[in-house]
Amino acid sequence: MTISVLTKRADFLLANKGLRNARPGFVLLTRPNQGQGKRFGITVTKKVGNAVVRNRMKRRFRELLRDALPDEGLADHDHVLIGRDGGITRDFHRMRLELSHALKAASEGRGDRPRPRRRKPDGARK
RNA sequence: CCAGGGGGCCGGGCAGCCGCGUGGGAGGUAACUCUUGCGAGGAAAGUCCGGGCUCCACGAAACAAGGGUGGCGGGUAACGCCCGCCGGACGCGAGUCCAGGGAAAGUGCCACAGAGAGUAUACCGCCGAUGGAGGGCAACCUCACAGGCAAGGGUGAAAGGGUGCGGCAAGAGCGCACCGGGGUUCUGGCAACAGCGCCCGCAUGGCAAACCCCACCCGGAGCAAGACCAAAUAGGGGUCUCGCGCCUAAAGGCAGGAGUGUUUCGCUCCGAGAGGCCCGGGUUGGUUGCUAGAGCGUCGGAGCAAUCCGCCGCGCAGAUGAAUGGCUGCCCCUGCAGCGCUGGUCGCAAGAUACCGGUUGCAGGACAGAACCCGGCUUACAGGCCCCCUGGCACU
RNA sequence: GCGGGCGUAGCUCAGGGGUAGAGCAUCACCUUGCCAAGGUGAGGGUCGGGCGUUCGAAUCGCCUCGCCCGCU
Repeated sequence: MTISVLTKRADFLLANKGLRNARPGFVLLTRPNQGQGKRFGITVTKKVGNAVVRNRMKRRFRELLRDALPDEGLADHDHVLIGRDGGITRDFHRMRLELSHALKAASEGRGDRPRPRRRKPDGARK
């Protein structure tokens, strides 16, 4: 079973509609992908920091996934990690455990409530 | 020792386990595996300048527009960069800073205040010699009417050289001395400029990072440039405008249309179609460009220096959702806390521990990530090292 | 990679060398039995930051920070 990398923006947008498990340091999105195998993607926005910070966070996430996906990853699912503020300072082993728990929760179909669509500030509601 | 100035450099080290990218080698039909080498920075950053490279433009010249630069000389592929020098400002000094051409080419601006702000002006003030009026025998006195003045006061960022003496009714470059300014001969220097002398009483303030003038420089775009391969789709429709020319049997020529900021010459294409607008359809893979280049280092030489020349040696990142990482141990530096600890220090001692040293624990170790490549500039940066110089204090 | 714009009161914006302004909002007073509206008045500003040019800078120049928008 090979593990491939997400590159298309559309894949990331689809993943956002799947299960969502937030942990300190990262957010895990999972979504079945119709038999494309285990795939993963990493998102770290500019809000998190400069290029050094973003690259370092992506490297730590890759290292986490390299260790976790072969055994704990969900077959035929896309996995997307979104970087959060603690992604660099948090202890690596602790994040590894948290990723295991998040993957377990996802495999059992549990997740946080989906994020509400952002709406234009036209103030129609409320 | 204290305070300060200039220049250069480093910016964690070693090891273990698990990984990543890439060049070479070996094996394998292949996927891949094994092995070995290499694998972020001084700013890789901001993108503020200058180039190389590639394509576009048909080449050349001139012009216009726009933009940039601005003491002189040198360096350089080039620069708005660097070096040296000149001038000015600041500092006791080592040194530092300066967009540092032109204000008698023209235009414009100088608010408020003030009498007056660029053709200078006269509010307070000073004078009233001369003329006038009044008084007195007269010398002269009074008035401040004519008139004279710009020293003093006051306003302002700035009041049309400054200080002093003379001069005068009072004054004024009115005269003189010094300082400042302008012009000029000569001397030194490649030059910017400097110096000496002579002349001119001085006539024209500031702003050009206001328009502008002068001199010099600049074609446009950017590796998503560009080239090749593969796949797929299309090689359409509508409408408007201008055209279906002349000589010739033909080739060709002329006229015409289109193309490059403009023009001229020239060139290319079209030539029976050309152009504009609208509608519809399709594409975002791979390879290459891609790292040997104004390259890096030692030594020698030229030069005050920037830099250049020569010999020898080295091979030094190439990712593409984007490699250089994850974890751990020891060492180094800093901070905090603990321990009087075979040290120092204090104390006769018991003992004390602010300080130096030792030891243990914990925490922290900057700014920041190549993306075609170089030369600069600018900005960010914990901590540390080296060299030279200045001022002061102490000692010899 | 290339190019453009913005930053001024709590908010939306004027002002382009000579005292920082308007509207809305806030506060006080008047009006009303009370509220709204209206009227009168007041407070509120490192003009994103730094350096320079100038007598004088929100305005001109350079550097810098943040945000936004195009093109490829």
